[in-house]
Amino acid sequence: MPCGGRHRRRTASSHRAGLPQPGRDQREHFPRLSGVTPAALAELVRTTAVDVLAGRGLDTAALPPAVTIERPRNPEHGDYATNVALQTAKKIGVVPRDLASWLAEALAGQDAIASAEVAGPGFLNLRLAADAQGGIVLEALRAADGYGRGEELAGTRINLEFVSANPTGPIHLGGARWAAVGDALGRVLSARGADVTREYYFNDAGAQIDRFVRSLIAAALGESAPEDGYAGAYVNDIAAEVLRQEPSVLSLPEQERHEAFRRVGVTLMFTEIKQSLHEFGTDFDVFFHEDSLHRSGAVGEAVEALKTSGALYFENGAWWLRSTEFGDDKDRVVIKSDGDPAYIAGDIAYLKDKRSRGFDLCIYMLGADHHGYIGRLKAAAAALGDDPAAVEVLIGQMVNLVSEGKPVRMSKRAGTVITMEDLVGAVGVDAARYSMTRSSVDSSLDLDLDLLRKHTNDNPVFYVQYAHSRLASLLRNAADLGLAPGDPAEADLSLLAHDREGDLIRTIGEFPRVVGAAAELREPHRVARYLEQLAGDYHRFYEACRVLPRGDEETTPLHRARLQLCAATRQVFANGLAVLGVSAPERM
RNA sequence: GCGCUCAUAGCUCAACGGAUAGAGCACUUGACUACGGAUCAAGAGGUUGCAGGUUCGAAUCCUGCUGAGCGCACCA
Repeated sequence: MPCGGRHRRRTASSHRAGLPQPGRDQREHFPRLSGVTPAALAELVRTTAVDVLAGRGLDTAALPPAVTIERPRNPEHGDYATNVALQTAKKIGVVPRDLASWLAEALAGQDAIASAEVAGPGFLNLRLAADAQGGIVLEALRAADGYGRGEELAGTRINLEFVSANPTGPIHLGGARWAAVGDALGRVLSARGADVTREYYFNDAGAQIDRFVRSLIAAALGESAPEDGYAGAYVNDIAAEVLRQEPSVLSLPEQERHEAFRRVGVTLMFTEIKQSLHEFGTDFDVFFHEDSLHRSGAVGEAVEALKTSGALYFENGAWWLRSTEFGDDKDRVVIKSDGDPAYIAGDIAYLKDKRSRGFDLCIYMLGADHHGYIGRLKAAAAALGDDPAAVEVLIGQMVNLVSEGKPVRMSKRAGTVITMEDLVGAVGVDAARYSMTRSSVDSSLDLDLDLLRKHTNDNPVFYVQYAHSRLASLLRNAADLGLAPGDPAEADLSLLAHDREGDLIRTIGEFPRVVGAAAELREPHRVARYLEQLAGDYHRFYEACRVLPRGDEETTPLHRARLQLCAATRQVFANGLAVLGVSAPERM
């Protein structure tokens, strides 16, 4: 993202809260099993490194504040790896491999660490003791719906504005992408503690609404759409509905007729947009009408304030914002020479309104065709005497349609616009949302129209959902056998020592970090990719490890432990899919 | 011309400066008389657009180039 979207925002509370730690009660019950989540392992490595450096009289300040623990791609490199020695060695003037070997020696003495080896230029590869990894399963089951939640953003009030499509037509494909991604981003930010308000801005003031209303009237009169107007079946439908509600509307004087079509027609459009978004699983806390800013005088007040502060100057009959002084590439007209406010006037008043409502951060999700707004919105903030950093603009690239290998050009006039409802009708809400949330918004997205028409399951969402429903089925079967997972504290999770079990457990352990990264980087697609990884790990585990006792086989502690692992896995699927706004089916 | 974004397997896309660049789809070959085969195993498929630079290490950061999308209003 441009504009600082990747920059981590720290709040006072983020230092205080830190990463979630296992509860004390749990630690007392399970001294061996507490703490070997990735976060705890990172802390263990860090404290060990502090001891090692201090013991050798070296500067412990050279260590990074948070040690990076990652899962190596290559399983031969252990369960986890850290590059802390590589990062630190140069600063304190030692050879990376030497530092790594000192750390390895110290860590190898820890109960939870099965092995610690130096590799390559100074990586430290760690293997956990099998009984230590069980703590991850326990943590996921203990936290349940809360597994994956965090507190880094606690105390931060975020206004998340997305979609905000013009109320002159149905939501199109691009809008659907922002609806899916914005909604998921809102859920991700909430999961990490932020107080999020989802907001939709209706641009219901200005010339485009007039064009829309004239188009409705033309349709009602059976005339063709105005040159600069809107065409399409929905215009006829809305015009017809206006006539149904107000049969005498066409006989009104022109002014009143226009106002009646505006009042009824625009409301109908609002209703339709809200309804289709709701059916798409995206609901907003606030639908904000630009018109209200003009009627309340908020726009006038904001403009007067800017005149007073000198942020505006008068030239050629218009009032200009000195936006170049705030990083924009040119000055912008705020009040046109005909006396009407320009579009940006509403933006300025709207931002002021948001901030007066107490939001610490205002996130805007905009399409690539609006990227020129970044400088403008930041300039607006600066001109208001506000902190431009409180404005964060996320730019998402466009959605293209491809058919028979060729791009499909969408045209309002040709009636080839694909709407969000068309997409949902073709593939359903889950597949539509998932296909749009699984990739980065930095890249334009090509959707294959032929595949959509065929209703094919060519979508990884089914791979993920199938894993969840398979787990749900397995847990049902267990219940039929009188085998409830029961209290995980009573299971011997140290029995989960199979390679496939270890892989699955460690992936479960990644979930909180993935959600955290998705929130910090404003990249909810990380959650979708994670779920695909988890599904793969689960299916491979399932193939290799029998969970339920067969026939008259006796139920063993291993069966019980695996059942706990399955319960934990199901929980993570449910939590992850919930973040994406995709259903977690019990059956498929 | 200036700016933003992108360029990775046949296709759609991942990979927060880390080790041998990964998934899904498509393709080849295998695996179902007990937990869901919408699954799994194996194989094939790559000069990460090109050229330099930064460093222990670059798909990732910097510069230039090529190509694509989108912007560059007293429209909204």
